[in-house]
Amino acid sequence: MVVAADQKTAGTPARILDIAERLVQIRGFNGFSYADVAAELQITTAALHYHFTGKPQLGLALIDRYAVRFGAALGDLDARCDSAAGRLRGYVGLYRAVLLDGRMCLCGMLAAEYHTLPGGMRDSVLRFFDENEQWLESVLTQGAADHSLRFSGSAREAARLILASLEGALLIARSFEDTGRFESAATSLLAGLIAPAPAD
Amino acid sequence: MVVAADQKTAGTPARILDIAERLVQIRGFNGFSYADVAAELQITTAALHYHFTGKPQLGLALIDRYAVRFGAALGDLDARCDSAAGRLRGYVGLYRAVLLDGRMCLCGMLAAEYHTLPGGMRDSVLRFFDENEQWLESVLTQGAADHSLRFSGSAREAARLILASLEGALLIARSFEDTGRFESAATSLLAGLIAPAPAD
DNA sequence: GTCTATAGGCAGATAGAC
DNA sequence: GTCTATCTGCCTATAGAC
Repeated sequence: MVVAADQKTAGTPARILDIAERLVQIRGFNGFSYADVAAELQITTAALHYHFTGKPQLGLALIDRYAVRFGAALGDLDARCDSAAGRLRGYVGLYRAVLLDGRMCLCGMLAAEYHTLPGGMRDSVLRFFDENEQWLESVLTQGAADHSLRFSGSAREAARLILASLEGALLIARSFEDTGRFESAATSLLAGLIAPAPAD
Repeated sequence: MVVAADQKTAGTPARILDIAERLVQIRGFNGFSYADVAAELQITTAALHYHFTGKPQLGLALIDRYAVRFGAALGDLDARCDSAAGRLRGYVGLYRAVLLDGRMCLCGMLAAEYHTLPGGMRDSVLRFFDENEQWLESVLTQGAADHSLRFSGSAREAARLILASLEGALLIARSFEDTGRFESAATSLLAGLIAPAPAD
């Protein structure tokens, strides 16, 4: 999700995080090793341990950076979109970008592996979902006010549906390598939420 | 998902599958080992290899059995529900049962690990999702005809939203150990699909 | 900061006895 | 069918030189 990482001018810790992030999003936290990252960076695993004491610490740094980057993207949407409907479309776009990169949402992936994760990582994963839900809830509340969105039930319920739909659509569409499956779900989701004509 | 497994009268292969299935649904295919299954069954890993040559073969057997059981549950819904809306509610109930057991959908879990899976398992995972999508599409088409369901866009698009929503809701709610998050998403989903008053 | 070398553990898997 | 014994490989991690 979110703005591109991978700048070749970054320092070693950032490059480690870039590589590890991609590996986790594609193979999972239990599906990559220090050796994988080291090989790609062309250093040894011992050097990796200098920057990140252990895999749990690396994992924690991964989520923290991802959450910050994601929060910034949500801030951008707040600033750049005029309507709640526009923000929601932008939010869907964040997930689309992840899929086009052949990845799963970092925290969606970690949610699958939740019960094998170090304790510290678990808390950070939950916090990520909570922050998303809260942002969506506020967008939905705005949308009800500016009449760009409509939904039955509470804003919180609708927020949870949006979050679940996009994580699930990413999960499935990525396996099929079929962006069409993502677009179908997203279209259907937005069709039920975005008001027909007036505002946008 | 689906009807309970775990009958203590079953033969060794079935008991292996029961234990492995639960472990995969909770910890993932890369998060459990032959040793875990062997310990729980109180046999050795060598005995396990007698019944299932290797982990890929065990994984394949796991998905196949799961898909058969799931297909039977869908057949039950077809037989026991009078309306498309009823079938859809029953479908949501299949996912709810998985969550109440503290598990993830087997194939949803494997979808997260997709890119680390043996080739044969991948195909079976995709087939599972295809079968679900097709069943949902036919239910939605029935629902449009008997007026128990309403949706904008095609039945296929709506089917993909339903599948993605429920897999995603399961993924997230299970991490929080909060059935409320699942119910919120499910309620919001069904509210948008089930027609107000008449049929059911 | 990065290296070589190595420890210690656990993984999946096999041979051969019973 | 299940066992003991064992192999090979990969994993995370550390000590100590440069």
